[in-house]
Amino acid sequence: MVVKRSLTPAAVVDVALGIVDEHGPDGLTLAAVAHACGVATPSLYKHVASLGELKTLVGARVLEDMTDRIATTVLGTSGDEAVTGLMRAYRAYGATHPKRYAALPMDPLHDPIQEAAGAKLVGVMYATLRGYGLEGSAAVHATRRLRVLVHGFASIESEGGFGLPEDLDDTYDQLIQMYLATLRSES
Amino acid sequence: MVVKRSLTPAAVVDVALGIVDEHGPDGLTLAAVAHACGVATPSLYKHVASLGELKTLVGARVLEDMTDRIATTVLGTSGDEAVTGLMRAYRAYGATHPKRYAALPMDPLHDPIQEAAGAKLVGVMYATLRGYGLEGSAAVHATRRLRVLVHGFASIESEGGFGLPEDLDDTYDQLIQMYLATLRSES
DNA sequence: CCCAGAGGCTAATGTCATTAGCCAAGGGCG
DNA sequence: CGCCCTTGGCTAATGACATTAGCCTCTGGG
Repeated sequence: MVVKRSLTPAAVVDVALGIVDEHGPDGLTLAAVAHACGVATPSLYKHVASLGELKTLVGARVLEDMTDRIATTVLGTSGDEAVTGLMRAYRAYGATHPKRYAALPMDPLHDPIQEAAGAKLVGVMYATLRGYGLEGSAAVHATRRLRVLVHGFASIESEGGFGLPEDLDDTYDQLIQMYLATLRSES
Repeated sequence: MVVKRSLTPAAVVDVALGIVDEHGPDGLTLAAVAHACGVATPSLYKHVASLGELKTLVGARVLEDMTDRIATTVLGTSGDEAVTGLMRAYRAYGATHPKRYAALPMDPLHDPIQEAAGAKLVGVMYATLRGYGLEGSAAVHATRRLRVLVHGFASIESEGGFGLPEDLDDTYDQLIQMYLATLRSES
């Protein structure tokens, strides 16, 4: 069969991810990827349909990666501990890979390539809220609130949007407590 | 003196804003702006230093515009009413101009051109929280929490990231109540 | 041994940003 | 009144990219 004698689509995405980490999503260019792979630019089209598709694939990869990291952190915990762990893990991912965070698709369910990864992250959040006895739409709203909090903070932090010297850990702790309080009053 | 017989930097930004509204920040191109102005592309350099500067100017413009809208809404109110009004006005701006929202700089204080507008928005938020008796860093954290909430929601909503049919107004109301509760417990 | 397809390559096209250098018009000033 | 300079527009040229077409060369299976 096909021997992976060289490049594969996954390998191309690996390289692209490195470029995103270094230069941000807008710095992701087929020319740069090709150069990093040691091939001519048009050769990439043997593995990837277009720059747009590559960006979509990178977005999916980041989503999967982050979801795995978060899921692992939350594993084996429940209740407030799990929620706290999830929120901290989410923030940690954004803070550790700021450029990459900007490549995250906010609407993964609109693209078949990213759909699975998006559903999985939402699933992890949803599962983390299990135990608070949320029914139907209450669970949906609670999940949305959680998403808003973690994404809002990670988005601003990863773009260097917090200017003042006050400790960001304190702000984040307050956000966690704020969220946990709504869960308590709901369940 | 100089008669504004034709294009001015501000007029170029106006046109650019229209293009951003229609095609998003990545669709903003000097060629498109020039065409819309009825002028050759290089002529724009007589009014704007580069595409990058134009994007910065557009970001500042959006920030100013949104801040004005919000400040007007909040004017004459205080306390929970003011906070609620601010949060709703913020969301309304993002929902009304989704493409434009993506052009908002998250780190306006890092750029001299956008600094004033950024400081003004933070100032409006800060002032809105006056009356809750927040001192020093407590006010900073409260402002950050507010920013996280409104930006997180507007960011996701403007990119079509909320997929389920549950009412977004309900989710947003919960976020508002959640935030007001933290203010109450702090003051 | 032969062949097909996988995976690379070069050449060519079109879109953009950006720079250089040219040119007309209009207002201020001698 | 007429000259000069600044303003603002233009064309030409360059260089980065994405994308397409068409060619060439292994390599592994029959």
